[in-house]
Amino acid sequence: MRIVFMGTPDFAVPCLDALIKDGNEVVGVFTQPDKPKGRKAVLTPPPVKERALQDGIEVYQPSTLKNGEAFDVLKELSPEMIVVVAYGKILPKEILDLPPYGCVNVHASLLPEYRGAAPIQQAILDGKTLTGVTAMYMDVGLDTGDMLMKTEVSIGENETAEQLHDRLSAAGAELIVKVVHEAEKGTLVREKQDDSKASYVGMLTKEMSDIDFSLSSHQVHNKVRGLYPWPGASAKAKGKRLKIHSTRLFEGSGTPGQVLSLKPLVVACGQGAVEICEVQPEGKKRMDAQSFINGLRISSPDELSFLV
RNA sequence: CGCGGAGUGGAGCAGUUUGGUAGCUCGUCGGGCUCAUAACCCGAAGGUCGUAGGUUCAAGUCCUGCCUCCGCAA
Repeated sequence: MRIVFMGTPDFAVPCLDALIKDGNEVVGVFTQPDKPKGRKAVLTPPPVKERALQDGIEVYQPSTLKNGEAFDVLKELSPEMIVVVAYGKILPKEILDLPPYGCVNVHASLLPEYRGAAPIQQAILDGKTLTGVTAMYMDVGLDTGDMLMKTEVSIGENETAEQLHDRLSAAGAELIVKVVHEAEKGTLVREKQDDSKASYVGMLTKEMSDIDFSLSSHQVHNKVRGLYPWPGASAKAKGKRLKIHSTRLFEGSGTPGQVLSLKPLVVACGQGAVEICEVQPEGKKRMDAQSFINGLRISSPDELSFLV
């Protein structure tokens, strides 16, 4: 299949990789422009660009698709199908209608649930035990097109968004290859999304990092693993912000935010308690909770507490 | 020049203000106690104090340059 691939972050890389290795003719890759990254604001190319360049595939990084230039480029490339995975831009209708096999998108949820920007994290935040990836034809709406194939993926009790992200990404890669094969055979079946069951998730922000210990231990735990590694969950203790990288559900109860024990480090929630396993104080590297306690020079749980 | 924190045995920290014997909580190793232990007791090893230079009788501590790590903001 003659394909143009559109994608940007790590999530999209396995899909591109799989399409290439499957022997498809990837004639061009669209990705977001290089962006400043990190403290030093170094201009960094998106992961998809780096992968594309490995195989010498032509890379296009338009700031917009709406002015017709992108359309002209695509017309020239004349792909049979456009595959879009976490590209981060809306495709205008003229582009959607261009390739004979259509524009296919891989989305990291079981649609119609979790349309939008952060489906992986939201599934964990909601305490779901099952999610997946969905391949669909794109239409003008946001993740509203007709579905083609799905792969279900279970979510582990302590699984982080990062781990789930990687597994969904791999599942998406297998899925898109299958979809291309089916498309070539003409055996794809489209299924309409049930809009009444649809839900949308917005982008993650730093504001959601604060942990509210008055919530249940499950909700706290879900927030920690669902927002890992970005934007991360954090609490306040000793007047300073403390990132909390990982937790485990733990037996115990007390007033929310109260430290129940130092070894292991257990904090009471509105219902139940969580063990805090890995933390990162402001200006410090990440460390296990025991190291954090060692450096505090305290011996009693009463000398430490978390703001709710 | 966006704001800020930090580099001290293997880990996390104190000590720097007021220069003068390398400290704390752990870990590791050896021994003891115990039915047993991640618990407790005794003992030991392990540190060019990020790096280069400067001041000084004397620098982890004071001065200057450099490197590295991290939080916030983008």
